[in-house]
Amino acid sequence: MKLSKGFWQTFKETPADAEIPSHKLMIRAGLIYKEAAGLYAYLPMGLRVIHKIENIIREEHNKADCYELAMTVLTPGELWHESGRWDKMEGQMLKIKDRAGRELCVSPTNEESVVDIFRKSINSYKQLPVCLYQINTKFRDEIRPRYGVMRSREFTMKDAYSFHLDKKCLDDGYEKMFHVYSNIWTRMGLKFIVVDADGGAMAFSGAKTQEFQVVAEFGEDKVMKCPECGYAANIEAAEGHRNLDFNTSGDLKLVDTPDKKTIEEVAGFLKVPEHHALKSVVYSSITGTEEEFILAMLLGDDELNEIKLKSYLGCDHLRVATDADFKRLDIPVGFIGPYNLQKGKFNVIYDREINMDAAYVIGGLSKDKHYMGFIPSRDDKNIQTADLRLVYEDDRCAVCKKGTLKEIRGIEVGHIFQLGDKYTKSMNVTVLDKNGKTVNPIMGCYGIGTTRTAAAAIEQNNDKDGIIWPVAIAPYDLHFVVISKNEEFMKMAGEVYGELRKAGLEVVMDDRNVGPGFKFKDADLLGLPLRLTLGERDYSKDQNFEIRDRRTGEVKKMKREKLVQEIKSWLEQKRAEEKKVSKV
RNA sequence: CGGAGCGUAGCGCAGCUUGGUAGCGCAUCUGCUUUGGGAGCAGAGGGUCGUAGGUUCAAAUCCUAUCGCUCCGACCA
Repeated sequence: MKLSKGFWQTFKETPADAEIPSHKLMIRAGLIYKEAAGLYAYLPMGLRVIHKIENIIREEHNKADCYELAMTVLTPGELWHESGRWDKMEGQMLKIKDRAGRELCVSPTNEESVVDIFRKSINSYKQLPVCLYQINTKFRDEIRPRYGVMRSREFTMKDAYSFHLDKKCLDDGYEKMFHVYSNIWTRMGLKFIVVDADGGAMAFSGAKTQEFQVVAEFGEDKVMKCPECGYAANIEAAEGHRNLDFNTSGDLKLVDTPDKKTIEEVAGFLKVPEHHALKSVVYSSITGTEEEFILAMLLGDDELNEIKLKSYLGCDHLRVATDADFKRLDIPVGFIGPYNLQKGKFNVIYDREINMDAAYVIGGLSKDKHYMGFIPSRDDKNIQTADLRLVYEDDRCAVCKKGTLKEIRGIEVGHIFQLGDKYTKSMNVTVLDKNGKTVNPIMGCYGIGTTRTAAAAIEQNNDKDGIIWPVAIAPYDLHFVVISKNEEFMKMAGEVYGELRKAGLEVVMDDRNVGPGFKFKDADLLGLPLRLTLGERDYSKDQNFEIRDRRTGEVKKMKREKLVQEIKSWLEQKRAEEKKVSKV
């Protein structure tokens, strides 16, 4: 592209609504244009990046015998009713009606569609396993879109779906996709970490699922990693333990705690450490039309991990109890506790970090009263425990029990799931096995945020001057800056541009009639891997061109004849180095 | 949806408190000069001050409603 004629506009000033580096830089470097909240257009320069990412994804999937297809973006409501997700995805899904009043949705994901295609096409175990994928636009009516294309409402995603006869086959397929995914971000030169995750609305709880997180300071996700054994998990799913002292004796007695409601106040007033008190958190869990109140018990200074609670309960929705709920239940806020709690009113669950044989301070169930010396194993007949707490940095690793967890921030660019028979059962998909018996095949599903990957790449590769693209996904290979007004000289530059392109290099040539500083600033902002400079002043001295590495600042001077070869080998070398960054 | 804030030229902002000619920087266009880190001079174009009501002789400014945008929480690739 010659900039004098190309469609590319940069901005000197940071847009007011951008918060994180990738968003600012994508706008400033003219890669995207904001249409509305969470809706971005990809401008020509930005779209090239998306295409490069998509092509890498395509190549790696094709290599692993996955087959690309294109499903529709608008999908019929009846499919979603069939799987039961029409209501479950409420809020996230954009629903519309056509002129005949038929329900449709703008697909947020495509399990239903792919299952529908599969069941009409495959009938025998002989045709399994099979993996289908597509790269297309998804729409999710995000509650709060933010950070530019990082969390937008419309975005492109690669989604793959595999079908298997049995668990062993699913395990193999999942393993294969794990490697496909690892290869993808390794090729892009991005530093990533694979972590255990929570399945969310996608799968049954407890199914195997992992996220691929690109490591970034401004990542939305927190990830916990054990440096000793390598255990890594999203904080939503992470398990850890604390090292605490306990008080194992004490009589149960009711004490006055006037106006002391929070754990901090109560523990301070009674002069006990906060972890010698139990925090009672009330939630309402909703499944279908059924509602149940949950009393979650935690160590006083722990926090509830709602995601763990939700997947433990397996409910559709979970919400914090409101003042109206407390009124209805007739219990005083701030003084709730499990002792003598009216049966049937609550499902009481103790966090497993609580020592059942230790004495704790708990709410007294009446205003300004707390119990001291509550020992769960002695004072509660019906104990149910689960892992409910949010882990903290420096918790002891739950796997090796030796290391302490360290927090890393990341951007979730990929997620792989074992779905099991969730959709094949609800949508009545069957194949015949070896014995001619009808069975439900089982599924895996695998997603990659392609547009988000572009943003993540920038988060990980930028400096004060702009973006530093990894070679594999840079919109072009080379930024060719020409500094001259001399017509003869410009003609030679044009010839060089032709030679480079003929050799297969992707070149942006800055032949605009603006100052050299302006061109250099734009080149740094866009951040192509190499910059080639041809200036009348320097060239007239020694007939040399200058190549500069955007990342390292390294400069080489050379004659015209050597350009193509030098640039190609430099790019190859960079590509190889960037691949080494990969997994942490 | 809950809490906070912002809507004035393509972008970044001032003006609003105390009502009285709509401004600055960047960008854009023209001319001349200029070419190794966002050039200089001279000139030009571009705004129903988000929208709709109201108060007033007079509203960007005060009041009401509404729409949009951003930030903090729950959702997720």
